[in-house]
Amino acid sequence: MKKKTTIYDIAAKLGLTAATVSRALNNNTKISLNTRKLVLETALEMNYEQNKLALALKSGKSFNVGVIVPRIDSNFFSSVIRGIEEELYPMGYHVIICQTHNQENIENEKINSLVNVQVDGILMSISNANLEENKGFNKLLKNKKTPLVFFDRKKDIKGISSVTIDDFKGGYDATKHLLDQGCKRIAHLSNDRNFEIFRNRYLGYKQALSDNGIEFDERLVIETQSSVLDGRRAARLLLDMETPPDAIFSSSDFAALGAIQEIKESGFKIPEDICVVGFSNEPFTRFMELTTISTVDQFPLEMGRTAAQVFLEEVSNTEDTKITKNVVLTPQLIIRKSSLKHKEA
Amino acid sequence: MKKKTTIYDIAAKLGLTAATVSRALNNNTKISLNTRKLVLETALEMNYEQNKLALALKSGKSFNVGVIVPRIDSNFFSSVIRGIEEELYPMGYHVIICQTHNQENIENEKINSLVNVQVDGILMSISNANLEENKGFNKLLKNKKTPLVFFDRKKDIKGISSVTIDDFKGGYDATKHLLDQGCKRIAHLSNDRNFEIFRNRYLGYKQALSDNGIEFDERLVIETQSSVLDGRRAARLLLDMETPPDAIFSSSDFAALGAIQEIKESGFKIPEDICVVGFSNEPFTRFMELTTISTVDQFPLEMGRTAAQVFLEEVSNTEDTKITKNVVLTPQLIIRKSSLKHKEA
DNA sequence: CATACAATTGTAATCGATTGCATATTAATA
DNA sequence: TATTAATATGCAATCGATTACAATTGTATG
Repeated sequence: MKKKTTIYDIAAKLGLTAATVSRALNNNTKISLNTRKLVLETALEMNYEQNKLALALKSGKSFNVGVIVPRIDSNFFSSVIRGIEEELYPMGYHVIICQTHNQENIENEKINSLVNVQVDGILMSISNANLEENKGFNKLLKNKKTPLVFFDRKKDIKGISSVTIDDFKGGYDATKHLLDQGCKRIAHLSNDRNFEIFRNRYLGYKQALSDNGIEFDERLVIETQSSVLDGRRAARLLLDMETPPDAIFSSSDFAALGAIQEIKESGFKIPEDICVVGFSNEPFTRFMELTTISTVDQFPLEMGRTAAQVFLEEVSNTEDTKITKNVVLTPQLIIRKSSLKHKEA
Repeated sequence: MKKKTTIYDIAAKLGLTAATVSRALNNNTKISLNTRKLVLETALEMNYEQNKLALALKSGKSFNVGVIVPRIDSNFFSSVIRGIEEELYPMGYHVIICQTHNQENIENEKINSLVNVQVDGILMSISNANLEENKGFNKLLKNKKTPLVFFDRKKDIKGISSVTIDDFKGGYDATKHLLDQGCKRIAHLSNDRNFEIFRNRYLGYKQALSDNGIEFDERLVIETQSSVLDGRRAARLLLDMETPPDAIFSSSDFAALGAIQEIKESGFKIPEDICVVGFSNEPFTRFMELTTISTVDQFPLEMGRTAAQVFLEEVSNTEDTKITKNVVLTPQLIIRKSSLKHKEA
C-alpha cells in the first residue's frame, strides 16, 4: 500500500524543489512554461493529489462549514441543509452536520467542537433561547473572522447575519385568511415564545385580530410542542371550552394535524365548524385525502441557499468592517381544504 | 483580534518547550506532576485549544467521515444520517454530507472530493449501479486504510462492508400478506432493478407468488420512479388492463400514495377492491385520514447507527487483515388500512 | 564588455502539534 | 565517592504545502 504522492516526490523525480513544484501546480507565471507543463504531466502520472489538510493548516482555511440544527430528520431542516450543501459545494466547501436535539449543553458543546476543527463558518438554527449566556458561543462571537449565520431560529444579536422568514407576516396572513373566511373566534397553538419564530407568529396573529376589530382572548392561545399528540391535547382543551373556537392557527403542521384528528373525532366538521391552518408546509399536509391542510410555506431550500450565500459574502469580505445581513424571506400562505369555506375574492 | 494561543505561547510563557507542553497536555507521565499541573492551568488561563488541523496533518487522521446519499431531504436518508451523526459524534468524528441527486458524475466527483480532504471513512448509499466503472471509486477501493461502508443501496463488492435491510424479505412479507388477504392478482410497482434494493424487493415478491401457487405475470410489474405522479401513472396503466389487479405492492410509499389516489378517483375501493402496500414507512403513510397506508419499515435510524458502528470497527482495526461485515437488518411489515380486509389470524 | 534587469529556481521559514532520541538533573546503589 | 538508573526536559525532525526572500542564469542595453 503505497502512500499518496506529495510535491516532494514529484520534485525528487524531476530534480526540482518542492517550492517549484508547488508553484508550477498553482500555475504561477514565475515558473517557466516548460517546467509547468512537465510538473503537471508528472503529477498526473504519479496520481498526485493535493493534501487539503496541509493546505488547511498553512492557510488557516479548512473549507469546512458547520451546520447546527435541532435535528436533521425533519423535512424543514433537511431541506435547508440540502440548499446549503448545493450552494456551498461548488465553492469548494464541505458541510459538517451537527444536531442538538434542542439541548443547550449539546449545542454549546457542538459549537465548541466545530470551532476547534477550524470550520470557516457556522450556520445555525438555535436551540437555546439563552444562547448569549453560553461561553463557547461568546468566544465565537468575538472571533470575528469566523462568520456566523443564523437561519430560521435566530437571536437578534448585533453584528450577526441571519436568514429568516417573516414569521410575523406568516402569522398575520394565516389569521387574516381565517378572518376572511368568517371566523371570529380564532385560537392559536403557539410554542415557546422565547424563540423569535414562535413569538413573531404569535404577534402576527394578534395584530391581524386587532386590525380587524377582534378582541384578543388569552385563553385561546395554547402553548404546545410541535407534535401530533400535543396538537390533539390542545384541541381537546379548546373543544372543552364553553365556547369553542371556530378556527385554529397552529404554528406547527404536526400540531395542526393532531388538532384536526381530535376535532373530527369529536364530531365537528372541518372547515365548516372549525377551520385549521398549520405552518411549515410539511409534505403530509398536501397528501391528506379528505382535508388537505392549509399551511404557510417557509421555502426552506431557498433559506438554505440564501444562508449559504450570506456566509460566502462574509468569508470573501476582506475589509475590516464586517458586513451584516439580515435577510427576511417572505412566507407564502397555502390555502387548502382545511380552511376553505368559500373561495376568496 | 488576537490569534488563538498555541502550545508555543504556553511554552514561552512558562519558559518551557513546546514539546514539554504538548506532553503535559497529553498527560504524559514523563512530565513531572508539577509541570503538568502548571501547564494545564496556564492552558486554561490562556484559553488554549488544540488545533485539530495540525493534529490531523501530523497524525493523518482528520476525524471526519463523509456520508454520500442521493439526497438528504427525504425521511429515510435524513433518519439514517441522524443515526450516523449520533453514533459518531461521541467518538470524536464529524459528519460531512454530500448529495448526488442520483447522478453518476456528481457521485464520482464527491467521492474524490472526500478522499481529498482526507476523511477517515466514507459511508454511502450508491446512486450509480455501475459504480465499479468509476475511477475515483476504484482508487478508494485500493486504499484499504479508508473504510468504506455501504448502507441501503449497496453493491456486492468483495471486501466492502454494508448495512442493508433484507429487501427480499420485505417484498416477500408484503406480498404474502396480500395473498393472505385473499388477493390473487398482485401487481408490483418496481424501480430500476440494477439496484439491489429494488431487485430484491422484486425477487421477494416473485418468490412469495411462486410459494403460493400464483403464476407470475410480467405485465403486472411496472417500473416507476419513487414519486406520487409516477404512482398515479402506473396505477392508470394497471386499471386500464382487461383484468385489473386486486392488489399492488409498491417499492415506494410515494408511488403507493399516487396509486391510491388514482384508484380512488377511478371509483374503486381500498382495500375492498384493491389492496395497497408501500415501502419505507414514510411519515405520511401513518397520517392518512381514511386509508392509512400499509408499508414496510426499514429502521433507518438503526441502519445509520449500525453503519457507523461498522465504520468504527474498521478504523479501530489494527490488524493487517481487513474485517468485512455485511449486516442485514430485518424489515417490518406494518399493516394498516390500505391492505386490511380481514384481521389476520 | 560591463552593468542592469528580467526570468527562473532554490532556500528556508511557517502553519501547530507530536515524538524518537539526546541531554541534563537528581536520586539511588555499590 | 563513583556508577547506575530513573526522572524530567530539550532538540530537532516530521506531517505537506505555501511563500517571502535570496540566488542564479540569461538577456539586453549603453
